[in-house]
Amino acid sequence: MKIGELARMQGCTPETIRFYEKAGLLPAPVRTEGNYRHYDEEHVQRLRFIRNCRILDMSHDEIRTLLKANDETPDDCQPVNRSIDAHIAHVETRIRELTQLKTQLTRLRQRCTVAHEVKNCGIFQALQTADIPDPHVHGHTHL
Amino acid sequence: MKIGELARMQGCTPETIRFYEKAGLLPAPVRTEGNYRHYDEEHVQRLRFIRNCRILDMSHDEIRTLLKANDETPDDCQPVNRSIDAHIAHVETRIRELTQLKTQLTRLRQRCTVAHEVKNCGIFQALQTADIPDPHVHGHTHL
DNA sequence: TAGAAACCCTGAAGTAACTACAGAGTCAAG
DNA sequence: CTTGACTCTGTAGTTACTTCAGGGTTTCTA
Repeated sequence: MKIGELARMQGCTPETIRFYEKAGLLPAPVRTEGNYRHYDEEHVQRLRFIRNCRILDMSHDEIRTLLKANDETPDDCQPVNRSIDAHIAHVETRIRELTQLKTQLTRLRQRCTVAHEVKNCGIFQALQTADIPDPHVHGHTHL
Repeated sequence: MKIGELARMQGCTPETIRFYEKAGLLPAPVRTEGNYRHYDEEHVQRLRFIRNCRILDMSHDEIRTLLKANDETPDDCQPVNRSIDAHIAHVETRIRELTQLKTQLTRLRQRCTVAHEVKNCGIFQALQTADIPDPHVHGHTHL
């Protein structure tokens, strides 16, 4: 099948598929006489795998790890488990961060409940002081 | 003060400050004879405001909205409130998305609890099927 | 069978919010 | 007067794509 059909099947665009190829996630398919990419069932499977991982918010690095485990150590699924566990940990961390954040924002929001001048607004005053604690580390979770 | 001192005060790097200037968040300061940026108390305040907003995970666009409200309609803090409310909604949406995600990942993880061959691993099998529902829309929250 | 619409190709640039250089100039201390 | 710490500009890299320009190919229709 051609790239457009494959894209429609998996709910993405041809551009995304070409991008996965360049990123080394999807192997380059054979070309037709007119230089069109021609995909078979294996590509469909692989792309579905990748899209499922992306739906689960895994990074390309994480996906590469999974695919590598499949290709290189097909007799041991422990690396897969470790990868998934790590990803769950990322998600949990990010949820904690955002929950903290929401608490802070809600507290901030309560400093102003009526319309008045900006310079007297508790929100602005709070944002200009130095005592807003940084709840998260950023950069550890890719989410 | 020079850029390095300002950076240390606010817990960021000179590069970040120069970046904020280019992004139009921080006004360009006067220069010394040797072309060094020279900052005063107003810049300290403005940068602190920006850093606080970033700690609260606001986007540059959101911050620009807040600063504009301050500069252009200083007699009405309603736009500020609306902006903060919208941001809280973003955070809530992302928390819901990630919570959904965690449920799916945990369910996936339970399909494999012992070491064995990858090709028989329930995780891999699940990732290769088409029935993983997409829980989130992505692109609405910038988080 | 010709022409148009729909599809495909490559490569480059844009997105967000920075970080990390490279290569050069400035300033303070010893 | 030299060393080291600091600063300057401009460019490229990060993630996971999307968008665009400027082509070629295939397929449908008149």
